[in-house]
Amino acid sequence: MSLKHLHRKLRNTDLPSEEFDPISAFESFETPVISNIIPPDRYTEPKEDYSDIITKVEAKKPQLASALKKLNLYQQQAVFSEDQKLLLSAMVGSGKTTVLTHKVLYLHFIKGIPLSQMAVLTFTNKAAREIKERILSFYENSTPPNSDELRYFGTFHSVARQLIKEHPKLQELGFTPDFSIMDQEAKEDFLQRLIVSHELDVKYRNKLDKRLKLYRNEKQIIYGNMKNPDDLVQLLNISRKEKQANNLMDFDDLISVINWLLKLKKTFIPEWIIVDEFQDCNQEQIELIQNLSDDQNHFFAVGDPNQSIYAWRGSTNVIFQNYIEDQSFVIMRLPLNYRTSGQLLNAASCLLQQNNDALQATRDQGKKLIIRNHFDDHQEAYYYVQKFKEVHQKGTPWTEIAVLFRTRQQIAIFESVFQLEGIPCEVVSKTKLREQAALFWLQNILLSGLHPNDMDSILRVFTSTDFGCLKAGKKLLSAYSKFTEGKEFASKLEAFSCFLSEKYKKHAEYIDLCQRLMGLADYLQSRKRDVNLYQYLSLDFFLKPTSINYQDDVADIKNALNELDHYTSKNYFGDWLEIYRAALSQVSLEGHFQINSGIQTETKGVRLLTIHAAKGLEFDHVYLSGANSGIIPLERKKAGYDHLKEEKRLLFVALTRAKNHMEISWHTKSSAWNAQDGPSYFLNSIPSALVEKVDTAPAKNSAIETTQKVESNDDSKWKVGTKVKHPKYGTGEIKSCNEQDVVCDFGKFGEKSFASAWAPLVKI
DNA sequence: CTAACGGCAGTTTTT
DNA sequence: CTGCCGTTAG
Repeated sequence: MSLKHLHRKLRNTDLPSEEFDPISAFESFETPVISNIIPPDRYTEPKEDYSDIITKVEAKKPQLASALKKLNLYQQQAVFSEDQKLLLSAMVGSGKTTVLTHKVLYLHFIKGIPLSQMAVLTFTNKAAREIKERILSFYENSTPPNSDELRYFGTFHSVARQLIKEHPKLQELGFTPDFSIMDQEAKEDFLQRLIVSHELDVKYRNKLDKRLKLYRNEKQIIYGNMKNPDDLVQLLNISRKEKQANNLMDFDDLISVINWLLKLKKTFIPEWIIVDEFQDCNQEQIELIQNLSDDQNHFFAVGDPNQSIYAWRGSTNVIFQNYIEDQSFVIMRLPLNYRTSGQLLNAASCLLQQNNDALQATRDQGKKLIIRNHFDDHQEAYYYVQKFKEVHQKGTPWTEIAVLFRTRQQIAIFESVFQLEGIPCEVVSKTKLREQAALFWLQNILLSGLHPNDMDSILRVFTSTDFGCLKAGKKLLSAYSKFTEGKEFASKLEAFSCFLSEKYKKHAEYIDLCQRLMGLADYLQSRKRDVNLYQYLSLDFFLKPTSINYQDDVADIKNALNELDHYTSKNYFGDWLEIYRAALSQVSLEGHFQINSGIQTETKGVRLLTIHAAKGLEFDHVYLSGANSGIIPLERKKAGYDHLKEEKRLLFVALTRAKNHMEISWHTKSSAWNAQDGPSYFLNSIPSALVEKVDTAPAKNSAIETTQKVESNDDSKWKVGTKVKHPKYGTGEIKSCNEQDVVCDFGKFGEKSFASAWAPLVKI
């Protein structure tokens, strides 16, 4: 039976019992798949008491001892374990970061392991920063470790960058240690430029990234409706050569290059390898861990198979299985949850596959999980406006409230309603450097100065719509390549400088800028501490003091330059140029200029985020919005059984974000694409004793209510006969309309119908 | 050479 | 439902 049919069947039948579990139903149809379940007898249980060790710690480092006393026995067991290979299966909210940092401190202060002999690997910059900060906070009265000692504390990618730079065989791959890092978008620009300048035929160009992944993982060239292979392979070959020639690496290259180098020659074996969020490792990251190991050194990994929600990104779901079978691994657990109240946690754990008492609540019973039915997202948004005002009145700060969504598209309507009704709110998503024109321009200026062969950065400096002087496009590229044909230049930057002064004499200031960029490296070297890049590059001229954004741009750029200053002087070890390059790499890796620890932007307001983005966070009140079947689990054409399981874990993650109040909503009439009527059938695996079901409003009344609401807030709703304008079809006249659809006659384009809430029509 | 139609895929996001 | 490719009909 196909997944699609199963979906159909589950939707159309009244489910036999409340405890019916579609996953087990599905399992009985399909061949069994490897599971992540760790058998209970595989766990090493803690001792009754660790006070003997704590007494020893007390003698050496009283501050650490008092912190260790606060841990529970499972946590102490993991911290004190001297097993060579240890896997810690940490349940949600069980204090895994605490264990990890205490373990590092214990190893360092008590076991005498130098921090520089530990590789502490995380997936996100946020996690890396948190661990470093917690460690530094232990040095209140003594000199903290310098950044050189914490060199191998960081994300997989930043540690890989560090290791690549230090590796003696890098030249053999055609790179030099001052390579520059392209972020995802820079890589995309780079490939698109190659396609244009080499006149390659590549289909689905806007889905290039997806296609490259497919090719890398499954060697698949045909995508979508393609019949014949295109020039994708050729593009990859050209891009590889181009990257080597110009000393560029993308994020993926960082990991694969270091793996290649370490296989050639192992240069560094840390005494301890410590990995956070181990379940998110992909194959290459596992390889990196292996390449950093020999049979002497220690390995400690913390992870939670139940929170593995990134399989689609390549994290291997067999990872825990492998280590369970490997008897040389000791496995411990952290079963005690400190975050969520009892009944909510019980409800959440019904979604797990291992349903023995793997997850234990330590808190009070608390309130029941609420499953609420709304007519649609609009009604729900207004319900939240009321509800949040009440909750806030009773003393819950806005920041302790979060609304979770499965997809990003669901968020917009809530944001606009909250803004309209005065609920402070914030959509959590990373603001891209690219969207802040001035900072993006600065980044490219510095990149072109420090990596004079980085053609894309150079191009972006001079073709920036706000601050450049040239127009980007095929014309420019071909003019440039015609100009350089048969000539030799020391660097791309020099070539471009000649090109400018030959063909664009009138842009004297930009030719000047080019000259100064060529001198940037020398400037940074010779002026040592006393750099003033703002002046040196005459940025004030380019920021155009007459422009409307001038004040903001100058402030942003000065801030960014301060950050760079701070970073470079803090991490200075004897080579200014090198440290500036490191700083810029960090900017690429983190996607912003705030690269110094300790600086976190304070958020205020209710948070609107996807479940994925909520991982690792916790809130007092959590609302999961629009949990209809078809959304949770998100239905796809090509869905596997693993996909279903991951979607279930995703729901688990959502439910365990809440400390005290959790509400799941579903819509009678969902506007989301693909959504089915009715609540997620995953919810059927939660016994009714743990749930409070609320039918907010009978469908008909609320339908009228919501449309009235819409009309009162937005008085431009359609009436028959209204003349309207459409961006594509031009002017037309409304032929009919109801609360869902608008039909409009556009003359020569004929009649078109739109969803009334979203119709791109303007009244005229 | 262009318009119309059929078929397929789409989410989530960190570095 | 949208965007894109490939085919086919005019």
